[in-house]
Amino acid sequence: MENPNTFSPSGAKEETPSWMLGSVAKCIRTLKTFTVNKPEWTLTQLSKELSISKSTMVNILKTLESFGYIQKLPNQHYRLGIELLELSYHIRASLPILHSAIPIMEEIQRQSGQIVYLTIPKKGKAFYLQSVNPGNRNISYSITGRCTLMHCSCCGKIMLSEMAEEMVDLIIDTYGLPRFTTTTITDRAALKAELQTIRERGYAIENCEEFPNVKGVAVPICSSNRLLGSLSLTGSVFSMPDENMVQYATLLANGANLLASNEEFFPKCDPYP
Amino acid sequence: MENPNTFSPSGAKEETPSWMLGSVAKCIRTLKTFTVNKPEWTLTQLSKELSISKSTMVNILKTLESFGYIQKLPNQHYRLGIELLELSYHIRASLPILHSAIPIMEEIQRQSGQIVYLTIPKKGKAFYLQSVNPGNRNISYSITGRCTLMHCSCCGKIMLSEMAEEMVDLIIDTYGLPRFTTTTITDRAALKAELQTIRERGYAIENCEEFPNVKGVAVPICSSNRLLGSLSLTGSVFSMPDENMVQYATLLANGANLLASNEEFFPKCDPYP
DNA sequence: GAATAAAGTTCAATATACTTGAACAAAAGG
DNA sequence: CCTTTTGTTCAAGTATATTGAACTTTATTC
Repeated sequence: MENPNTFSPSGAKEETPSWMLGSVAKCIRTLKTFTVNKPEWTLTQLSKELSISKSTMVNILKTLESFGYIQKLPNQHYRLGIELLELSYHIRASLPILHSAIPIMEEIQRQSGQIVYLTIPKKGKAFYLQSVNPGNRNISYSITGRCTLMHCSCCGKIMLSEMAEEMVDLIIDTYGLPRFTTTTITDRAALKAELQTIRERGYAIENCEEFPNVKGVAVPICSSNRLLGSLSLTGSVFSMPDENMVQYATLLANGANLLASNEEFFPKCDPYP
Repeated sequence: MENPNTFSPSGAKEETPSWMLGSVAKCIRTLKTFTVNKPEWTLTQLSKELSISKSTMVNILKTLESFGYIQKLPNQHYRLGIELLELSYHIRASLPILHSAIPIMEEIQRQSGQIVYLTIPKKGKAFYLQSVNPGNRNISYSITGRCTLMHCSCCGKIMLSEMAEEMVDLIIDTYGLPRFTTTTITDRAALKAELQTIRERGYAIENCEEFPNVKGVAVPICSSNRLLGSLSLTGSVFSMPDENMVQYATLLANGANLLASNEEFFPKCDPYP
């Protein structure tokens, strides 16, 4: 995404580039409005939320519906359509990093007995690419595509620990430090101290900071000083005594080392907000 | 999707409706061009494939890239971008039918020991909504969003067996009966005879017709004579002797019965081509 | 390594496709 | 039943997407 517009006056305020297709942008903004927390919207709600006139909104919704990207329920509410799932299948099945990562993750899973995750930094959050679950537990919901805040997860904290301080500050300024459990770090100074500890130790520990009773360990995946992502594992507090942590971290670090040579296979996206 | 255009002359040939946003349609056609079989495209390839001028194609790609729906590789090739995964996560996590289906599928999984699938008919193909895998095997790749032909899979054949004959013919005319293994049914009359057998038996059997050494059983999910989808399970030939089939079918039928009352939770899409 | 071909990028002009508000229809709510 | 809210339609005008030609970069050939 080179220079937006060559003729923009020096200090101009964010002129939309000439190649930007406005109606497409509106459609994508519309799709992104549907989330886990609010999966159903009415025409008027969407129109107000996105500041798009109702007549335009109808065109957007009808177009997206005709392609199956949105479905209209009998009660006039809209939802995301399953055609998007087909699209996502084609990405997942063709994501080159997974072919390298999954066997490595499965081996770590076997040796640790815990759930193993591959995450990358995306817009200042930790983005889950893949999980490998223990055989003895049926975990049918897939985590791929989930995005979590960095301050409360081991995969996120290890990424923060590899970033420049100004970027850490930018991320905190953008998302804040919301509390999820009693152990969530909600203080900027405390978080920075934690990051220093992590740097010295070489791995990050999550102590029920996002979900109660869930502990975790994470290591960074770095290639020539560039942060590519993180390998991590989580489990219940009962299955993860502190004396196991070093062993887990070593397992993960070996895997991360193998993955670090696959820089070109990692999907590209903005790591910072 | 009501009447396309009120002013279209009587016998007019497929006039594009007035609400259709052309540039959005082009973007979606572009996204759909990226598949498992051909996940990377260059500008010129896309331009030729979709009959869109190169200059327009650049605008489409730059717009999609700016939203992370497409990524440009260093070698000037394009791929689907991971932002689509985030979108798909929000659909999956909010698909109401999964909340009802997964517990039922997990129970069938436990009792059968095989892999259990929930599929729905979509455009004359079988669309995989969810799988539940056995605990003793690590199957990390998710099947959600995969779409398979009906004539070679148990879930597809059970759906065909519930359709009107003219629809079966339409589907065969649209996709043909391509061969995948030595046992794939590639003859129209033979397929129709098989469908009759399935109707009398109440469940469909897949005998290594799509993949070698993979057998399967499927039952329909029907509510008030409307076909909603299918519950099925598959396993290796060694783990699925013929004498188990009736037991599997009974397990599945019980589950399908429970799901049939959830008609309103099934995602809506065109079952026929 | 020069020459040639192919692929990718940019731009200004043009036409068309998108947006808009107002007017209407259909539900929802009191 | 009336009022209010929400959804739908339409014609008009303008902003926006498309186009081809000119240009730059990358790849291929000899």
